[in-house]
Amino acid sequence: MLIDGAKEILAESGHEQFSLNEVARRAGVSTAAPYRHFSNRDELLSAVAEEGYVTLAEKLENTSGLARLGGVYVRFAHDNPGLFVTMFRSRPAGTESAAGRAAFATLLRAITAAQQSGEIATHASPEITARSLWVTLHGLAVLHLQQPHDRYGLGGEPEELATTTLSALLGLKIDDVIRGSE
Amino acid sequence: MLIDGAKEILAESGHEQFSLNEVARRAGVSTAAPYRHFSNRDELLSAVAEEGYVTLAEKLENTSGLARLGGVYVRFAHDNPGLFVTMFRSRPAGTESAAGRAAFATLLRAITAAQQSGEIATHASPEITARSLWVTLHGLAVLHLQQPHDRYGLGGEPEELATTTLSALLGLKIDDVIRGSE
DNA sequence: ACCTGAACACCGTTCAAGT
DNA sequence: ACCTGAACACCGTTCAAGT
Repeated sequence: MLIDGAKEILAESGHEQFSLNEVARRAGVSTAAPYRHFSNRDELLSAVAEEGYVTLAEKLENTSGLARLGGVYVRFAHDNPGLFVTMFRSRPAGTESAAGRAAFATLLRAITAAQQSGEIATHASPEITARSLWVTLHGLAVLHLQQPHDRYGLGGEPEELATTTLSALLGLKIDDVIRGSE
Repeated sequence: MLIDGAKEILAESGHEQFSLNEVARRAGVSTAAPYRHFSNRDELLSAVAEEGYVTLAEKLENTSGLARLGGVYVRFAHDNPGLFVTMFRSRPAGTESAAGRAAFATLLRAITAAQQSGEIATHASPEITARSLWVTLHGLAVLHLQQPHDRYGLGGEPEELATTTLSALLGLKIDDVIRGSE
């Protein structure tokens, strides 16, 4: 499967080093062969991204509690940096990701649940709250990936980073956040 | 100047399309010439990134109020997407950005000031608070750049996105955030 | 000190031709 | 329907040679 080969390369070499020719080489076919399955390099990467969104959405679906949700998001990026970057690379205009929408919908559901259970209390709508928390987790994930040497304290464990950051922003007591994640 | 040419290309074509050969072409020299000034493509991009950090730090330095600070950060990304991506691309291990540290220090100072003036009230340390807010603004900037068609409401004006997001997270009344940004 | 010209291995992509 | 082989324009990088 070309997509699996592409994922391997992303895991080993990262998004910047990804090469369609190497995918072909690994599959044991000529460099022209992938073009029978994908119209170009970008389409293959988009297919890879879709699978990434599905995996991430599954992980989020099985998680409750805001801090744990955040931990899952940042850990996914930590464990699959090449895939994560590929998922969130700038898309060609007009390209929609169905699985990406599904993943966000999962996050929205989880955050709405956290609001209803009283875990978090904000004046903003669930949509805006979810978007704001997503943005925060995403920034945390991205900067964590780029600061391998613990610059700015961003090199810690994904779960701890998520807890600390959410706690600082939402003004919750540390205990509340920890209790919400158990 | 090679760095200026590189910035032009980043502004016109973006980080993904950046080519060292084109920098040389634009400067009217052979493709080997840049190697007399930079040891490779990556070093030139790092030099470009440093200038970007200096520019961003200057803009932050001249801004007070948390919401306006956020607006400046997201607008910088909006107005200079290629440069912004270049600044925050994964660095070769062991590479430190002095100007990047300075930019963060500026953010830290501004946020400490906002805490002292009572604009924001959190239990966390200034460092953690600054890091958490940076992470949020960064995620907002990154996702804003990647969602040109207003998906998830991320396509709005940078200043409005910053205000809405900070307001939702910090649980401030909208009025407070707006007053802080004037 | 700085630049050129030519070369190398590598890319993404196309296309005629083969099965 | 799927793949190959060869070609194209493009990359980043090196290096001997020129001024």
